Amino acid sequence: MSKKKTQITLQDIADKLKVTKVTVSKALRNHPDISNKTKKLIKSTADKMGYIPNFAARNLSSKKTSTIGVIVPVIANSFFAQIIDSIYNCAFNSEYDIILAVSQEDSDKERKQLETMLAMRVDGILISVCEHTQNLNTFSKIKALGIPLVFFDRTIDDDNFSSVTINNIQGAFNAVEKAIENGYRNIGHIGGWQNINIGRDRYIGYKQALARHKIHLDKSNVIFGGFGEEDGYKAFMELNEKDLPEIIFTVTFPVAIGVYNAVKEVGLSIPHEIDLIAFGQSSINRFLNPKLSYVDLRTNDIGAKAFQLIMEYIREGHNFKPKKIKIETNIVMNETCINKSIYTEILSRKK
Amino acid sequence: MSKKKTQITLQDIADKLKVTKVTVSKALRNHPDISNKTKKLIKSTADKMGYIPNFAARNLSSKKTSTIGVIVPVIANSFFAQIIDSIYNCAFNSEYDIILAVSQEDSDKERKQLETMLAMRVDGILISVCEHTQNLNTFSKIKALGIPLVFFDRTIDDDNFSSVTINNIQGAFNAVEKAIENGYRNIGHIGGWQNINIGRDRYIGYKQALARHKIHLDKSNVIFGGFGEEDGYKAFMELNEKDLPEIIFTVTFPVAIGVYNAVKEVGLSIPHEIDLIAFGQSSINRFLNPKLSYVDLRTNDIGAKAFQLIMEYIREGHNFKPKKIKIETNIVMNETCINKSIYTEILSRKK
DNA sequence: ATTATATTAGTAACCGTTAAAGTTACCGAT
DNA sequence: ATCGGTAACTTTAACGGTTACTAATATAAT
Repeated sequence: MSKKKTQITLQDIADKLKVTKVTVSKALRNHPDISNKTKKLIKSTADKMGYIPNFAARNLSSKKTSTIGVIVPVIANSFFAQIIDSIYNCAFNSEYDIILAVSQEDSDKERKQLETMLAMRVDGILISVCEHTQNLNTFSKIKALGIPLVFFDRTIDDDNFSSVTINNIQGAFNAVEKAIENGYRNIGHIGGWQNINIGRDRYIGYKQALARHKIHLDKSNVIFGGFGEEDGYKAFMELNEKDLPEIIFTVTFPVAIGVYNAVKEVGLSIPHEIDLIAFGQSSINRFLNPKLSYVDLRTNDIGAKAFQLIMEYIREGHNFKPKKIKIETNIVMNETCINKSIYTEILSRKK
Repeated sequence: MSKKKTQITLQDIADKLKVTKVTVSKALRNHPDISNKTKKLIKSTADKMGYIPNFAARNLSSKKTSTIGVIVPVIANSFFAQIIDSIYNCAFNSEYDIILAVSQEDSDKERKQLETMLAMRVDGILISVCEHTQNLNTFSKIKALGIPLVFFDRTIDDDNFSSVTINNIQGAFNAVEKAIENGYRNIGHIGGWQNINIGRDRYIGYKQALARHKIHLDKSNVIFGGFGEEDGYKAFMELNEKDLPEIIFTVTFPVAIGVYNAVKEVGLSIPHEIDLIAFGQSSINRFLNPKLSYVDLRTNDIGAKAFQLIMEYIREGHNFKPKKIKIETNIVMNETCINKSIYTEILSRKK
């Protein structure tokens, strides 16, 4: 005979103690209806009997899940890994569970994952959309259903939604302006798809900085694509077929890494023959030679703010007014994009 | 009046079509009881009405969740990120959902997360335990409950459980033997805690290689600790207070990175003044100078095998016999741990 | 002494779905 | 004309909790 041990239920505990399952349920949840003495008794027997609550039953009957769905486009990427880490921390402290899904920059997967989360009846959703997101419909549906959703980092264009993003325009502006201040005039941009905020806004910042300093925008110096390493690699190779700019401003750090590799491959040297500055950072940077100068994004803040915002949304329900939170950046100068006049000095010092 | 739109249920669809909710349920699940014509009708109206299934209700009633719980100690680590990626892929193809939890090398968190997964009634659990795991009890309970669980990479010592691990002893042996072949005799080891397989087995492999080649094991060259970068940093600093060995074999890649940084900080050079070989790799390695030689772990295989195994376990239930799967490694030689006699040649070639 | 107010526990209904066991009508075979 | 089988639904009961009321008792206030 196989040990057909069905899981212990509230009823089992109730039977043993000659009370009702409601009393047990209340006791285990510290409901004030139950006296401390009874609570203690119930809790200890529940423990002894090896009771494990059934979340499905609880969720069904209470219509709450204490669960937040999180969707990111990639996971083996220190930017998202860090954000996820901070979201997990916040959730842990608030006694929320996280359901994580990785869309792998695939719009269809993303949609399915959203549907799964709806079916799981998560209390709220945090999402950073994939580079070619086409789920506008889905998002409107979610909005219509009144399910709290907050975008982080990558958003869609719609004022009805809440988001936590970096101040992309300003960050890009600052980076490019820095390059200009340091003597560069011929500045290229390997940018992201323009249908998505981070691609578009970083390009806008780039353009604004050029305009402010009355530098002509040479479109042949600009290439748009994805946000990964391969995209950076390809884009550089494409740029390299024509005259290269003096310096390239990349839309993400992975793109910069791709460029870095491509540059090495074609035998050029950074920063003398081609220079580089990136939007975003990575722990890899410590090991690059030269270390890239970059726009620093406070990843922990993004995760924490996004979590905070979704909590607010959940608490306030349909009274919640969409909010757009922007997180400021700052530039970290390392060994690229430095004033050309001091190249030689730096180089000699390194020896 | 607020739009109190309760979610659409099977009953709502049934009412509209003058059938019973069971018919609707069956139709949506492609049950053979229902005619194709009816199925089509039901599916399209369900779609029109914006029906979203309720997994909690489904799980409760069917006693299945089609969900696998995955617990890893860290996430911002390319080894685990890659494994997670491959697990997600497998799950996606098998129409399973993944619940991911990150224990952050914290035994208490790990236990809570296990409990949460039990409460969620996941169909199975994949876990890589944290460095100081003390959840032996919890695991026995899970075993007793008959819930499928498979360890991957990091396991506990117990033959009653299934696991997918690297052949740690062999891998470590090969690495150290390679060092010996290349002329090293004074070989140190920065190892992991010995309560856990990867720490212990890699140390065993190290010892075996020394023994095989009749090299005396100098315990002052061995330090045990955690698996992260900081642990490597600290351990090297400790080793450095005495006479350093010629080469250090590290228990993980992050530990090697920590050593790398520490070595730089104290102004030594790799591989001439101190050499390094690591168990495990990372995409960072491409950017190191010199690039580390290392024991290559096929991370994708680990994820895929672990998923395959848990599926088997779920399918077979209590008939399932615990299995231990070992994945072989191979050594990738880069610019460290090479034959000392050719140092000079390599160095000149690099210029 | 009597009424008001906590305190503690119990009752019954419901959450949305699925599983298992009917029911009905129709068909071909004997 | 009867029987067995099947296709296509329906009926009835869970699944394990929670919620909103209700009831009983004890305590405090008047």
